[in-house]
Amino acid sequence: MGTRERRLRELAEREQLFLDAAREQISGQGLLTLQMAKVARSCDYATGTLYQHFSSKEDLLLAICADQAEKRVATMARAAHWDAPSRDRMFALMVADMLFAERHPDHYRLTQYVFTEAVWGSASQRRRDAVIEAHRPIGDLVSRIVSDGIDAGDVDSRGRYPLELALGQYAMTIGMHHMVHAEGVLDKNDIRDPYRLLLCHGTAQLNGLNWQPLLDPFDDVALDALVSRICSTLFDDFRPAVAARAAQPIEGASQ
Amino acid sequence: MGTRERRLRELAEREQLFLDAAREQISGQGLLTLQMAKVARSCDYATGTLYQHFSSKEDLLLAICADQAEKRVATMARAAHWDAPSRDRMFALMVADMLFAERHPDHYRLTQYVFTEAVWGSASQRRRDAVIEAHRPIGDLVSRIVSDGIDAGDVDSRGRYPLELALGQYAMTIGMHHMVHAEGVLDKNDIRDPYRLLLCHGTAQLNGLNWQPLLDPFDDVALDALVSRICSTLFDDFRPAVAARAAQPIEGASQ
DNA sequence: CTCATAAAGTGAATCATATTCATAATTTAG
DNA sequence: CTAAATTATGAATATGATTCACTTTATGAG
Repeated sequence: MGTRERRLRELAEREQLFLDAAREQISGQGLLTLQMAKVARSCDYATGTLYQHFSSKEDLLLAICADQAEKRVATMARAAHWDAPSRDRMFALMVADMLFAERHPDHYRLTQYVFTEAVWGSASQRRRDAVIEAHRPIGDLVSRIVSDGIDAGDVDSRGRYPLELALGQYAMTIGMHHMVHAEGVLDKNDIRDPYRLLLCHGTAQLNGLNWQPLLDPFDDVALDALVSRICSTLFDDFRPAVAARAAQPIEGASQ
Repeated sequence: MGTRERRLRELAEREQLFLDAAREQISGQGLLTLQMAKVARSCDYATGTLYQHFSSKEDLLLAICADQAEKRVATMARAAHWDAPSRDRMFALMVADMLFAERHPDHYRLTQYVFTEAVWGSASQRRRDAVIEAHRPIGDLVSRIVSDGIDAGDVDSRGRYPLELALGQYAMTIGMHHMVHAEGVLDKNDIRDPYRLLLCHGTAQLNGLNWQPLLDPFDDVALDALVSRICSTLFDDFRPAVAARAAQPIEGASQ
């Protein structure tokens, strides 16, 4: 008999019921005023029942986060356009993600909040893993696009690598803020600010530029000197490096 | 006698004392566990005294936010490099901001949190204004760089506008996430997601591209169709538009 | 059909904290 | 020195998360 299956389905349904109710309450009132009792009551359940599904408020927030991330990923995956010119692939994802944001503005607020809090929080490892897993496909999409590299046609007649692509990837990577947070912050429970992660994970390494030396801590005086140096030399250092990379055959290009 | 002045200074000192203590507690324990009583006690004051300076926990968070923003702004202003080539100006700010993030990782977590919550919150208008004011110089820096436009030398021999700059501005604008939040979300108390704001405020308008029509809500089917359309036509539409703009004399260029 | 057991549900009680307020201590001005 | 103003206090109150001893419901064997 399918008793076990039915049970599991009912469990998932009840859980979804709570998730939707909580999300609705957040949309209307904000995160600060989200009350566990209200969520339970709006589903015609007692407080205790809610706690049988989610061990804490934080747990509930993480669950909403993972739930929403799945929808976001689906939207982006649909828009991936692998057969488009290479420079458009990245843009397609960016636009799709932007449009998703239009329709689900709460997702971003919530994700920001949860990622911020979960670093110190006490949510179960199971929930953390769920959030990370739900976001991973976004990272995979971006990684694939970036590692696919540049079509031969994108190098101009003088053989120069189009810097526009590098900068576009940079923009894309920053747009992937939340994904990076999920993998970098939640996963390793290692607090590193978004900029560092973005640079390390998304842009610098992928473009063959090693920014690592710039990322060590230093004092105010050194900061000024370093910024000066970077500003005067960055582009000159940058162009040859990417040009050299572009001149080599790139595995997986124009899939 | 300077009694009034001394009073004000002492008030500011006490306030700073609380701010530092709170920030320290946040760094160690996280935002969720920030306790008003602990902050007060760690400064050898009673709870009630803390409430004479900050009307609520949210108020305290906003105050920390504004305090930190001032330091961030100072770092960026120092790095503005107005005499550098136009394409490097933007980059200088980005790098400076990144380096600031390295040294003050808590600032970003806190800012994110506060911006997220303050939308619905009940903090005093005075505190909101303080946060907005503290961030405004960042907006001014970026605006100036963007509106200064492109040096004549940045248009290539065929008169094409370098798309790299447009994309770079895009990246920069996304990097200015928090500034946009402060002005757009807190100020107008109008919740619009970061992507929309970024596009409207930073990129699209400034580059003479009108994305507005893309930003209305629509359903899933339309999403797919739209993304398709955008991906296939965006770059073709984009290039002529910016080329036309670049062909015109630009006020304030190359200062 | 009936009972034993397990699973799901309950909500009053507990606990942790933000916030308030009546009162006390301190400072200032005359 | 004294009244008024300012600042500080911390016990009392309020809110809302979380727990738990108990009730109700569902399941499955005999």
